[in-house]
Amino acid sequence: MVPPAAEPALNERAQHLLKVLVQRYIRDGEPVGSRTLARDSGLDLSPASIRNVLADLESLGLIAAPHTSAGRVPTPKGYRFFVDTLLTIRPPERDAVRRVEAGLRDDGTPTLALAGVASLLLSELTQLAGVVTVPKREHAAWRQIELLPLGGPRVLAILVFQDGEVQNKVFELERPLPAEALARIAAQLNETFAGRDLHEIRGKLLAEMQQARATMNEQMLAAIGMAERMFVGAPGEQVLLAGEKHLLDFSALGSIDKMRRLFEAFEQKREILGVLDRCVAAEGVQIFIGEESGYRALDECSMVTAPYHADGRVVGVLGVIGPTRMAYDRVVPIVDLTARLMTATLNSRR
Amino acid sequence: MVPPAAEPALNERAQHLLKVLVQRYIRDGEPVGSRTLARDSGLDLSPASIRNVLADLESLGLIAAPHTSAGRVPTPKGYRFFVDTLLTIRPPERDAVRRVEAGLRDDGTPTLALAGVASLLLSELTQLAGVVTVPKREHAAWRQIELLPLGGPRVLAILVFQDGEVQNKVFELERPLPAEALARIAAQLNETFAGRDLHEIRGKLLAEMQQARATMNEQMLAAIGMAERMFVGAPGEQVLLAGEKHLLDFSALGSIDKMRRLFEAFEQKREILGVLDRCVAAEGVQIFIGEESGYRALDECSMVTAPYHADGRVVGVLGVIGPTRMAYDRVVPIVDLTARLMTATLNSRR
DNA sequence: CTTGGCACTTGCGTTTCCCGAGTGCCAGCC
DNA sequence: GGCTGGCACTCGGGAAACGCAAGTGCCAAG
Repeated sequence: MVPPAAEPALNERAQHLLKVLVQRYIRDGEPVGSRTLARDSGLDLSPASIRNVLADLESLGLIAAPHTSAGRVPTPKGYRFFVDTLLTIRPPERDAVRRVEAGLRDDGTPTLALAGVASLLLSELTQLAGVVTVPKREHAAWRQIELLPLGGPRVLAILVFQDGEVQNKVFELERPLPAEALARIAAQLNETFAGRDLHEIRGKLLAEMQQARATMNEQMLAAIGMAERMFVGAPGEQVLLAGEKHLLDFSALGSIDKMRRLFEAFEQKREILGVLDRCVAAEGVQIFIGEESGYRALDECSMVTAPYHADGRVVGVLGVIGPTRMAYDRVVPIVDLTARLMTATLNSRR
Repeated sequence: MVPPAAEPALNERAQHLLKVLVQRYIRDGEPVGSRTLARDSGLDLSPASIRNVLADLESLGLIAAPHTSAGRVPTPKGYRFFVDTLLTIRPPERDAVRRVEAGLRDDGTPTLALAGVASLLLSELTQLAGVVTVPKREHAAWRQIELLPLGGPRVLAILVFQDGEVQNKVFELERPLPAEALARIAAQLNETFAGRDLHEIRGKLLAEMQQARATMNEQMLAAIGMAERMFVGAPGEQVLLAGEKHLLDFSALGSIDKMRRLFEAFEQKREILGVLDRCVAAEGVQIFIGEESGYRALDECSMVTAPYHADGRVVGVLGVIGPTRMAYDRVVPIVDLTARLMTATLNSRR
């Protein structure tokens, strides 16, 4: 999943104990002591021996004791080691597979709505907060444009993309144009730019503008002017969220104030977007633990994410946000599966 | 705001004390005792006299004591009396007016987005959760329809309403139709139905179906078939929410569990819609207090709502949800203002 | 290297105690 | 008759005291 980094040398036994400890802590949420570990590790060692190992793990910074006489708890570094080299993921449950397949089947649902479904699925299946970035439309190929007069100087532009996604935009002209003129302009735009992506078009427009405007016919000029208005304020990348309520479960343990920060981060979505953007480049499932995100609000949270593709290009990222002690072995395959099926559905539309 | 109901006879003094008590409790959130009231009511009475009055108010069920030796707290009935006959609302703050005006200015924003802005405004100005029902499209007059082929049997239908709202729907045909055929069908639909509302159209379609199908030309048949698909699954009434995070503030006082129920209600939105539907008929600002909503989840909440109009018909309801002890005198005018401006903007589009 | 033993630490739940705020009622006063 | 001060009473909640259970580190012996 992630290339094995240069990790501190840990013998078999220490690794195994760390693994059991993390699993226990994830399951119960309570510090794990040597006694428990002696009983459940299957190693047939006395608590005292375990304590020695735990002392080593602690000095390596992989675990910590909340206070003198409590068990040990994994540190972020400990989680990191756990997910990087100790984690054994199980295949996703039958039921989960079925539900994701049903939800993400290609039935003409627009991409935006599809992303919404994905975020809901993630949230429900993992009982965490689901999060999906909506693809930027800038690199999506454009199939067709329609321009409709809306009474007065108002015009409705309808952009249809190759994948069936539709965007509308209403704007005003200086002077009203009759429907036929609009139709002509639309035809011209279609002819000139169909099949290109918005990014490309913007460049091309600029180039044409550079050329002497005089050489262009009026219609072309009108078309360009219109196209410009159409593109400004096109909704950029955004984040869809679902199931924030699941965060209530574990945040209740922490302070109300921490929870408030979290909810604010969810409302702003910018910080989250920042984290997500960083894993666009990566292949497959990525895991962010605690402060690794660099944002205070996500301090005691982990994110499990995976990019999804369309036309061989990464167009978005999806995943979940939850407490650091989430059940990674269950969550990782679900995120992976969702990303795969999302990719499949988007590509089936060519 | 609300017709003065037949209220229990309360002399001037009792009313005044109740008013001060409710205001105090709204401000501080703590039970109010006779001593405080004696000091701040401006009545120049001793605590003992106040206690007598309070005892009366309690026996009328307007206030209650959380326990023997705490001050008094308004009951839902007390709040009801307060908002019905004691509440003095102040005009909305200058700043609030400015912001609502700026946010709801008619600049071609689609109705849905406008509703979103309204809910955000409500949430920010009141520091409560904002809520806006999105108008059903069934009664909106339909201006124009476009049909575009999307490759294969897929068709994109674009419905444009009189107010500039646009809806898209993708569906599949049994067999692909060429663009020209689609255009002809669209033209036919436009000619037959433009200016009617969806409700009307559905009725008309049924009527035509009743007539001998044989007498219709093939094109008309195709048009009807298409129209049917277009209308199924049209998004019904929905609720937009913003600022749920503000609920964290006061729910923190109650149990975490109560808060969870609240958030679930917010996610489901159905219960809230139920309450909102009930005040469609009413004129002006309405206030729901506590259990009056009939829904457990909204137990300790109040809703302040007001309907907004388009074309002289109520098309939606907006308002806020917050703790029963919200600052009604500040909230009511804000909700009122927002509803008025929303109405104004929708009507400016004719 | 492992283990049992042991003294020590510490959070947490219980119990106890005390205090302050507020009440209801009563008798006296205007 | 209504208002007031006085007084005994009741709670809730915070502080202190206490014991308990869990867990640790260290050491000496196997």
